[in-house]
Amino acid sequence: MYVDVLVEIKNKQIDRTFTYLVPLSLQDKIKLGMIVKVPFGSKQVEGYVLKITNEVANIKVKEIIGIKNEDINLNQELLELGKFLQEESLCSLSSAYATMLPKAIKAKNNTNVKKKYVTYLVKNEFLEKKFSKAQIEVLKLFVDKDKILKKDALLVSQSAVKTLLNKKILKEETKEIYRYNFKKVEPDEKKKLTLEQEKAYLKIKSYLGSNKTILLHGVTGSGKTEVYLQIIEQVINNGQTALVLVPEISLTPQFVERFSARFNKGIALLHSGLSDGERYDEWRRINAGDVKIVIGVRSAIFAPLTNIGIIIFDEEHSLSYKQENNPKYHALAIALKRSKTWNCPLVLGSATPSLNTISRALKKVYEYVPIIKRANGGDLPLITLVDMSEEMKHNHLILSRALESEINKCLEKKEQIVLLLNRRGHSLIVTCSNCGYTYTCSNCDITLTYHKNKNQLRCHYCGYTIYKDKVCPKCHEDALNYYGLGTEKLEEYLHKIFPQAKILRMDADTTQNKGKYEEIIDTFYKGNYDILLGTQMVSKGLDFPNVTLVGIINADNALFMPDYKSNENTFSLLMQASGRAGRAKKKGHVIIQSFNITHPVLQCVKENNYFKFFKYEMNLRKILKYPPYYFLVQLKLKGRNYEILTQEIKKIKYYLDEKLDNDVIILGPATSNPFFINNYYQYEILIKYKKIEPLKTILKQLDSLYVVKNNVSLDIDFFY
DNA sequence: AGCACGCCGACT
DNA sequence: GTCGGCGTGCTC
Repeated sequence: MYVDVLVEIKNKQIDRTFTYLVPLSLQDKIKLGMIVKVPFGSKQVEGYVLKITNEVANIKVKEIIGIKNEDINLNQELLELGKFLQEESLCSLSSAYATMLPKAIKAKNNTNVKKKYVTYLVKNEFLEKKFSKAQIEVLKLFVDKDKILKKDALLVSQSAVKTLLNKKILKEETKEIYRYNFKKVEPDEKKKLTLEQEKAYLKIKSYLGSNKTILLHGVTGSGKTEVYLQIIEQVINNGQTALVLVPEISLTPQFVERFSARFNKGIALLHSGLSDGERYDEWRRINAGDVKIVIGVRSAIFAPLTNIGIIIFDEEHSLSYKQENNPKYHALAIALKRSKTWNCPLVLGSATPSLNTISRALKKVYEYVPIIKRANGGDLPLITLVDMSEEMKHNHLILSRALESEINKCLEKKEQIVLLLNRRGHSLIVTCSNCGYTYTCSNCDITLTYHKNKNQLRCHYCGYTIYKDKVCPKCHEDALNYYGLGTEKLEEYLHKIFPQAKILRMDADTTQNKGKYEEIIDTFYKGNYDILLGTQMVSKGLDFPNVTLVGIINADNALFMPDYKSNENTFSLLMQASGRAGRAKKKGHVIIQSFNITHPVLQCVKENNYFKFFKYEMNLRKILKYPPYYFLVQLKLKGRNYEILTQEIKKIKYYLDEKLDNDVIILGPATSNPFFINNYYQYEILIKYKKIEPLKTILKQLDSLYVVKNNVSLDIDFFY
């Protein structure tokens, strides 16, 4: 018996299987998808069994050393899914499997995660006899149960437990326990659906058992979650399972509690806050078929769930579904594949669907299901645009007069306020007014952001951090000046002008520790604070009934990002943030500050008009040949040697020009922005195309070519 | 990724 | 004459 093993070595050159002989002792244990230890060259490595065969290999082969874990093997679907991911993102097969699996499961991991056990005591049959006082106390624990936790009994009397075990009156029973448990919550009653929700529910229900993709387009507060809950209930009643994807940011206790309250057991959670051990347990619970519902972030799309009856993609437009490091995949592509595999519907939910999704829905590729009213009948918030160039004349540089006075009113009425500023840190530039020195990163060609609480200057690209000097490091004058506004400076400013207010800041800096994010949301929810300020984090999916005012401090940050999607992202960010205001009965108010209040995107937000925005933006995309009219793929070439890199990028451009037809648009090469990152120079080429072939084949060729060249590296990124 | 092999310069 | 620089190529 032979097996083909994909050895886990991070190198595209050995991204293939090697044949090994299975020793007799392992022949009845070995299964497809298991992880085995094999000799490779002069050392031992781990790898995945991708094929089992009895054909005699015509090459010299070595023997397998052992099986890593006899209980764990990737099922056929996951093995295939890995190949699909490899093909989708042009990554190596071993990095595909590495991405799909939790750290403690995949080959070549260095974690020390073990199963966790708990010991119970069980009573044996025994004849009446005399017991000591301590023994009776121990036996009393069994009064209304047939087994008890050993550690509870030990608390009563260690020696009595020992004696009872010796006399075989009690016996031990050891069981594995899973590390992650839900908080116990009160059961939640099904809510009565509104007419629109009911219609949406029935529509989705009618597609159960088929692989239709459905866009559930519901305004913020339209009660999409209730529709999900009820359709999942239906799916579970049919004996199937549900896979629910959410952005990290909306995987809040609030959201999860609704699920656990409704379904009690059989839910697995997969998110970045889990420890390796917790993730290991959750994965094995799912793999063992003990789980009916998986709720998780991007990578949960690879959960080993079987018999899937529905896949739900909440906040479909969220950028978090695209992985930005290798393999660069979009969870939606995987979801579409799994929806086909299981012949189950895929529901995409959003208040502001991405242009790709909405245009597919309008072309009837996806089924379109709208909900246009808020579930509780509440009105949408009033949205005001404030012209900051006007405010500057009155010396209001950070908060406009309107926002300031509204905050004061809110504070008086004891209502809560959410403020969004899309920049973390304190000041964006620190520069010397005497000699003009500006702090810049030594690895990249960008300026450093000042973080006041730690007196540090940090590079946003490579993480380079230095402490700020008291005086200018170049001319030694006490003339350092701080420009630009970050969340930290905003917090400082708010404390100054609203000294009576309790203020909470939430950004990447204040949420670094595990559980901190939940904690901030929880304390704000309980009403212990008046103002929550933060980056994007404060805008998504949160439900604070007492928030009646939302302020966007600078809408222009998002609007002028160098990204073809910046309009789309701004629109959805602002709409989402606006949706935070007035979720309960109280009317909400949103104030958006900008230097460009006549910008069409802001006007559409003000009018709360998704389709007006859609028309405006689609027209631009058509003219500029961007998605959804064209697909995009970006090639990045980076290297330490400027001359070699410049030569190579020219060669690539030439190669593409030669091989590709003229219905494909090749832009560049252009220098990346920044050009110098983390001690590497970087060039980009952007390709706009309509048909993936023959482009994909050509890119594969290029990719394999640059695997061998180690002085430059090529990175291929399919945009969505 | 590692590690061996192998072909050229600098040296005890 | 030998030590060791790291370019190239292989690993079932």
